[in-house]
This record gives sequence, C-alpha cells and structure tokens, in this order.
Amino acid sequence: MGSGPAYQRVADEIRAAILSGELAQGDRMPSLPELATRFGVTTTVAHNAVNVLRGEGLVVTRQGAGAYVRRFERIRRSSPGRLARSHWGQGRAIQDHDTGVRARVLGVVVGEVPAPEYVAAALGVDSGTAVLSRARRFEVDGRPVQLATSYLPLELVRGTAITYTDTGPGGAYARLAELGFAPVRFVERLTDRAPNQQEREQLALSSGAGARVIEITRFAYDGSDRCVEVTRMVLDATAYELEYEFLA
Amino acid sequence: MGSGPAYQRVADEIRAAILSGELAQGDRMPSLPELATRFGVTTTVAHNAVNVLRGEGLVVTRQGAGAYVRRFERIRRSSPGRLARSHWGQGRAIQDHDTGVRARVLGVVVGEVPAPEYVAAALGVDSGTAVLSRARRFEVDGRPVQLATSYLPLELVRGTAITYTDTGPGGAYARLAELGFAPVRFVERLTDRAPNQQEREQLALSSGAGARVIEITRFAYDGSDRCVEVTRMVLDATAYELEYEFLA
DNA sequence: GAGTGGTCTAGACCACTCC
DNA sequence: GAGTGGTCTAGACCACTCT
Repeated sequence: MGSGPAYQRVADEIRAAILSGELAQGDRMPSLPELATRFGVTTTVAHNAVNVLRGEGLVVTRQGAGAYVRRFERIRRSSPGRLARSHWGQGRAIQDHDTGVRARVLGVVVGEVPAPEYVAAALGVDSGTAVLSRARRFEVDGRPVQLATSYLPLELVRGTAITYTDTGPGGAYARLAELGFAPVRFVERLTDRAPNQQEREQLALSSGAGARVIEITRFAYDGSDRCVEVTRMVLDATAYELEYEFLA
Repeated sequence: MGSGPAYQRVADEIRAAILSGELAQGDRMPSLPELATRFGVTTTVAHNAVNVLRGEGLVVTRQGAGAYVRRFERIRRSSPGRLARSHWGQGRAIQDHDTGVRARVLGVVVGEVPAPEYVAAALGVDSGTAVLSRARRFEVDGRPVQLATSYLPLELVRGTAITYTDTGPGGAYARLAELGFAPVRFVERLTDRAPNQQEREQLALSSGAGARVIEITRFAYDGSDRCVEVTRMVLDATAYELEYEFLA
C-alpha cells in the first residue's frame, strides 16, 4: 500500500478507476459503506476519500441519492475570439463561441443598482452612482457553470435595447456599437478563490472545502479608451478551460 | 447562530476575524483544542473549520508548529505586458514584471527529454523526439508559488545560451530573437485543478482536499507562425491574480 | 422504510516542532 | 516532553432520495 494516509490511498485507487474508464462518466459510485468494507476502513475515511475526489471535480455527490462520476468535458472559453467584433457583429451571442448550442442563459435580471466601488472607479463615476446592471446565469447541459453581472453607464444605455431582458442579435456589444461605443479593447482579471454561500447554491457546488470558482472581472473600452462596460463573472473552476491569445 | 453545520459556523467566525483584521496577517491561530473549547465543539470539528479556511487560502498550517493567518498579497501576472518585447528586449527577466524584486528563480534544470505529446504536437515533431527542457521554480518572499517547464526544439537552440542554466540578459526570448525566431504571438490555456503529490510537495501545499493549482500551457509563435516554445506552468491558485489585455 | 451522503462525538495515536 | 496539527475508529443522528 502507499505510505500516505488511508483516505489518500482510497482516493488514489478510485481516481485510477475513473481515469482508466473502469468507472465510466455518469456511473454511480459504490456507497460509502461499500467503499469502507472494500478498503478496510471506516465510512468516515471513505467519506474523506470521496471528498478529495469531489474537490478535484471528478465526482459529484447528491445527498440521499449517491455519488456519481462526473461527466467531464471542460468548456473552452477563448479570448479574444469570443469577443471579436467579427463574432458578435454577425448577430451571434458571445457564449455561442464557447459552448456551442449546449448553453442556455437563464434568469436575466436587468435593473439599476448603485455602482460597486471597482465598477465606479472604472466607469469614472462616483461610488454608489446608479448604473445599469444585467445579471444572468449560464447553464450547459442543464448544469449551472457561470454567473455574470454586467454594469454599464446609465447615460449610455438609457432607452436602448440594452435595458431589455433580450438585447437582440449580437447582444449588448452590438447595441453599444450602434451607439458609437463599440468595445475594442478588453482587460480581464482572474482570481481563483473559494465560492461564498450564494455562489455555492447558484452554481450547485458542494459545501465543505474543495469547491473553487474563478472570478473574472472584465473591463471593456471603446475607441477613445473610455470604459463602457464592467462585467464580473464567477465560473465553476472545474467546468472551464480558458484560452487567451495575444501578441507580444 | 447560523443554521448550517457547526464547522461552517466556526469557519465563518474565524474568517470574519481575519477579514476584519482582528486576526492580523502572520498571526498564530488558536490551537485546535482552544478553538474546540471556545466554540463548544470537538477538535475534529475545529479541524474541519480550519480545513475550510486553508482551502480558501486564508490560513496556512505547519504540522507540529501551528496554524497561521496567511500573509496575503496576490502576485499580479500581466499579459501581454510581461511578454512584450519592450520588456525582455531591455534585458529584464519576465518574472520581474509580475513580482518586482521579491521573486527568485530556483532549481533551474536544463536537459534533453522526450517531448510530451502536447509539446510534440505543437512543435511539429514526433512524440518522444528529444527536445530541450528548462525546468525551474519561482519563489516570492521565500514561498514557492510556481513551477515551470519550457520545451524548445533542439535544432533551434543547440549550442546557444538557452541550453545554459543562465540564459543571459532578457532570458530565452532574447536569445530566440537573436537567432531570428523572436516570439510574437502567444496562446495560453488555463485550467484549475487539484495538484498531484509532487506539485503539493514542491509548492508546499497542504494535503487533503482544498488545495488548487492553475495549470497554464503557453505556446509561443515566431513571425512565420512557427511554434518555437511550449511552457507548462503550475501556479499556486491562491497566490496569483492573472491579467490579460487584448483587442477585439 | 431502506439506503444514502453529511455531520458529529469522544476518544486515540502518530509525526512533527520547539511556541 | 509538551504541545500541535493530521489521521483514524466506532459508533451516532440527521436530511434527503427513491438508485
């Protein structure tokens, strides 16, 4: 046996079974008592082992229903390809570029909110000034994978389709372009962190240690280098592969 | 008190104490028995709570020595700024851009290795063909934060300073430029995942669930769109903030 | 109701550091 | 040697699903 802790050894063996295909994607895992018996440990140790795998994104658990091998196919999110004008200029939604037809946008909520500090600083308004907020959630194959909230200056978008739930073909960027504020430069800042409770619920992440999200804050600038939009996204860290292309 | 599990409530209170500054960065945490007594739980539950915070990167533990509030200052890693020719063209190392003078490069190991599949595919050689490998480790303030291994085609770099431990001013990219293969375009792919055992050791990450790394694979292309270098980096996920800038 | 995952107790032993 | 974090046992109860 490995010299490490028992729960690591158990996790190692299960992981190997998953990666070798012995346990296929979507398969139900043996129950905790079964694992305990098979590996000669207590159910607590078996639980620890499953926890490790859950943290790695290999296993998802549903209380009362069982543990399952995760259907594993990361979504590739490509930048700047997904934000290129050639893309949304053709009337397609940005997330189409990442996820094909499997993606759905849910729970779009549009409203006016006081600008958070980092938004106010970027948009050049006083902190707390009302800005347009567009919140939504992305699901792929019925699984929530991303939360996103965009903030735009009210004087730019008032009375336009950007204030509607459905912004029309090409999305908000196409509307900004029609207004003469087409975004041409982007800055994205990424941090990897633990989700808060609300994010755990909305992204259906398990509690306990291990679950991670990637927080992306994007700043969009128009041709005169004015920041016209700030978007904060929270991604299920195990659901994505991010790609960036740039010139030296 | 909160309706959730006890270990979450304990973690919540400690987290609040850290974020409010009541527990300062670098402070020693109360011991597990102390926490257990204070919150009326067992040491096991106190341990679970500390585990949660460890996973969030707020606390670091040293077996036998205690648990400490992490000194927390994420390293900002900016692209393409850090890879711009204007930077390494002046003879500065790339990591200077991210971390200032606090960074150190350790354990540089140069050698010839069979190309991993993803490297061979990018460099346009057969899988297993010998390529130059440059492995190294980055430390900031004495703490290991990143592992990196670069792969370059042997026929490009044989007999050049790139095969030395010290590649000279401006690093490998400056040498590639002198050879007429200056990298001008980059693609970086990022995934969040759990570290393997070797990575846990080299990055001084705790075992158990919770620790995460960001794996970045970078492909560097020269002016004729030939891939001249592949670099795989493994970052302590809680140590970095990544920034990307690009045009639509 | 039976089975499942999630949490918890009240101990125990080990490896490690040196407060 | 005392104190610490890390692991583990052998139970228990709860919330949940329905395999």
